[in-house]
Amino acid sequence: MIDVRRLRDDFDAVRHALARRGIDLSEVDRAADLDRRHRTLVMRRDELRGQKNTVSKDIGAARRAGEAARAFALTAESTAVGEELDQVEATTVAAERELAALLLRIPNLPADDAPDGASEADNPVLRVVGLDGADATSGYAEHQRVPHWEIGASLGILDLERGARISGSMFPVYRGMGATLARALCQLALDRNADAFEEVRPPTLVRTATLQATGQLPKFADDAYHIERDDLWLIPTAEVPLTSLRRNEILAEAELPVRLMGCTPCYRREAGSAGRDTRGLLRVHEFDKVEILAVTTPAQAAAMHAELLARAEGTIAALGLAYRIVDISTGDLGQSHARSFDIEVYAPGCGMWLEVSSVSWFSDYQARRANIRYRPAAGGQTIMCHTLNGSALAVPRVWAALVEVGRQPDGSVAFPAALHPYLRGATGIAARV
RNA sequence: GGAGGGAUGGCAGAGCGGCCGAAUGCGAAGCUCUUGAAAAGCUUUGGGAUGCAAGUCCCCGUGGGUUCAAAUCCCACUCCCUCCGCCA
Repeated sequence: MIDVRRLRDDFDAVRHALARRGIDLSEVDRAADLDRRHRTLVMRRDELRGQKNTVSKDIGAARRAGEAARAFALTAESTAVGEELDQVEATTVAAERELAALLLRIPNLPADDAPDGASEADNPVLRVVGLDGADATSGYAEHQRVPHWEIGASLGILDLERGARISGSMFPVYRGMGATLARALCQLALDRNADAFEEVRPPTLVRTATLQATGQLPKFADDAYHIERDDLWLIPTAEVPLTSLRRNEILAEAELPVRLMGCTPCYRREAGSAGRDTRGLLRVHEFDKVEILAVTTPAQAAAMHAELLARAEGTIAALGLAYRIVDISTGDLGQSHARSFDIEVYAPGCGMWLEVSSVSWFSDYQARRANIRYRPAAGGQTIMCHTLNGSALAVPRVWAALVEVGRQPDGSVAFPAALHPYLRGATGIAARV
């Protein structure tokens, strides 16, 4: 969440920054009002508490001195103060809860250099790599223009019908080399980042508080799977447990940046996107993803953001896929994001750019929710950390693009050399006779 | 699932209604001594709210309650340990 103190001291700037997102600002105004009211109440409450503390101490002293009459009079005084205190206390708590709930819903301030825009349509494309000047529509041969769901079915590596039988639509089954390929992609992504990131295998069912720390709750409850009986949520991304790994901790500056990576299944209800881009592997409820994540000082954040992007980009490039980097505009930025870059690969069979990675900087928005701070090496007050993360590789769409791009004139599929070490000696999939 | 025991500062650990934001030890930082180091001695050393500051207020797993007063008593929850049961 955003810093209340900034809301207080720098209200116009906060309001202006949030306006760039194109959101309704009435909640922001209401939060500022509530904060003022809350602080007034706190001052009155603490004053009353102080009175009561003093009187209570005097009672103890009087008792010990054997002055029963004085103790009795003081007790009456304390009770009177207590009655007013109870009232003030109740109002204060109510204001505090209301403010806290409101703050959880206010999105992060976009970074100054995030491009302005109202929607996805306004996201500038920073660069296109791998088409060598060719247009995406003309850069591929006819045999590559077969969608992956058709290739997958004919080669027996993707079984959507039986997935639907087991779990419903948008739950794909990978088979044979298709399953091997899915696993190979994860292994490749982990290996490419193991030089600097600690591999973590976290739980994929988490508590409500964990999902709140990263910003998915309370606003996006409908997008996540929830297990009522145990009150646990299925993670939509490894970002959720990895960010909470250091929750409520004060880190030493020397520990930063903390670099973590994890390969986990990800679960998404896709409640709001029924019917949109749902063919094949374009949108699925369960998929594997390798996430890379960092906790940094504010000063380290910009360089880390660039590094995460370079790493995610490097893996896509190593797979020989054409891709473009999109700078997410303020109107399309996720609620917790300050700045975000998407990597989109071109899938010639679908004829679409597919978002395969989102590399984001959260400033201190998540860290404040998760209460992750650090103590500066020079000493002094603790400071909120910054968090960043990106998909090092999300399986389904990369799988789809690879199968489409790799399709040969005879219907077989060839895989890039970077994957060969992970395919048990195979370099592709033969066409079926 | 059942029965017990526990949760206190960076760590260990005392306190079990007021004199406790909290003894003591270890660790860490600074100073003295020393050519330097070790040893020894002295000092400092949790987080947060508010305030220019002095200060005031809150935090002893979390949330409620009892009391003039709660780390301390009561209730619920979470987590850890031991035992029994069940089970991949």
